[in-house]
Amino acid sequence: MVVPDMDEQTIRPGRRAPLDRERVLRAAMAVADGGGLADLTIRSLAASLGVKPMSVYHHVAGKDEILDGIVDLVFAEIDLPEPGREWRGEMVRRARSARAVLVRHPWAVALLESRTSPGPATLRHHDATIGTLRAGGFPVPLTAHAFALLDSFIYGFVIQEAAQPLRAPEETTAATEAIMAGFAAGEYPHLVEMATEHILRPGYAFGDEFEYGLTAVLDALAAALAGSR
Amino acid sequence: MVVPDMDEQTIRPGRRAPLDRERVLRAAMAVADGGGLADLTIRSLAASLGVKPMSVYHHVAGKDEILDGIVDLVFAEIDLPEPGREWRGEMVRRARSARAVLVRHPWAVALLESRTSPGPATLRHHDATIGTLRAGGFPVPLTAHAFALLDSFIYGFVIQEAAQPLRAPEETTAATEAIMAGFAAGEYPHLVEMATEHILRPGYAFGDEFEYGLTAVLDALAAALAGSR
DNA sequence: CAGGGCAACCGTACTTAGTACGGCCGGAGC
DNA sequence: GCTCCGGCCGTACTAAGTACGGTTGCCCTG
Repeated sequence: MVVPDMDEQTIRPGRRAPLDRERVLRAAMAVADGGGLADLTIRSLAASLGVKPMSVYHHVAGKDEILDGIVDLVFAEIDLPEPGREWRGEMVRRARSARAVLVRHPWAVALLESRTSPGPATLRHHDATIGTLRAGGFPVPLTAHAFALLDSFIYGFVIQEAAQPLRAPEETTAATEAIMAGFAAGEYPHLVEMATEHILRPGYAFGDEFEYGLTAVLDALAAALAGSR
Repeated sequence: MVVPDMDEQTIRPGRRAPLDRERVLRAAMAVADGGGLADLTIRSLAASLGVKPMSVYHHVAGKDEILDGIVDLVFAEIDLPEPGREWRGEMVRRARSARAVLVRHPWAVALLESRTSPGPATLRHHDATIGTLRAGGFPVPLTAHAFALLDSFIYGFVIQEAAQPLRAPEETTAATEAIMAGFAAGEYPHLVEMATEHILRPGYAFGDEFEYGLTAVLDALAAALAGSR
């Protein structure tokens, strides 16, 4: 029975709204958006909530649950396709939205791979996507193909976008220069050609490849759908 | 000046081959293969080399360099396409090889996103791929499209394969059952249809979607190539 | 209005990582 | 033999996740 020593701010701070799982996850997302996944620690999260580390554990079971949770929050941001509306347009809208969301939360892609327990928003998203394809006339097996192909393209594209060593003009310099140095030796001739004649030209943006790929994929699916009738 | 206290095994162990960067990276890969990225720590790595933690630092600058290094080792395992040979066959070979390698080293996909300084094997791989497309008659811009599309598909597919919550028969159970429980409520009707009528049927393997998607992508590129002539 | 119960929050401390810093040691050359 | 050096390691500091056991204010209940 220690003497309480009741000191400052035990009662002081003017009634902060109590935490809950929702607020914890939103704060976690904000921290990750601000400084990347590496900056998201229980301690930094607690600090951003104006609370001590262990308090967080009253609302989530552990860091893994936080990671699962914010992945689901990310999926919740992606536009849902609507079954019944023209499938191709819905898939384009969904794909663009997904890319935009994943670019906005670049840490999410890394988590996609490691999380195997989808949350409700994720399931709802998948359900709507599958439903839209089915309503658009896709037989079940072709729907599975389409779903796998579209998501592969979307996720893979975002990964590459996030890892791009050769970016647009400015920021590129640092890494690019270093790489280009090794190029001088004459190894990687095709890479050099591609870089100098295309990628490093003003006006080129890797992101533009998204629409090209998306169109190609959707064309392939449309053809498959037509052939399945 | 502490009394040396020279104890056991200071001189004992019969001349172990000295470490070098190569051996360190190979050991790191082996550790990651065995227990995942989380198991790869400087300490576990040192232990697997029969050495103390700080010794590792004489051969690599830090953990980041190790991560960059093993990603490059992974790329080195992927079959190189050969410029001059028929492009489509080479792309199929490359894609299958890449998928096999990434499935063999599942941790690599997570690293793809975070590493932005490609190593020599990675550059060589990209160079060969671009070279094969160019030699196959692809104009520079179309080569960029093809490269982005193919790699997006490959990486994205592997991500999904790694994260599959709904897998084949056995292991599925745990996660699947839990999810299916929530399904009973009648939410996610399309997901239920897809699962029960297709994915959970014997004979279905998500991995099979790879060939479908690859064919679709290559068909689209072949058509684009034909159209560019 | 006193007392009890509970949910929210926190103090402390243990464990595991990465890694800075400064040795020690045994073989190569003088 | 002596010196130098490269490879290796002992020690220790910092950061992070989290177990455990309080403490406290608020809301009932009587």
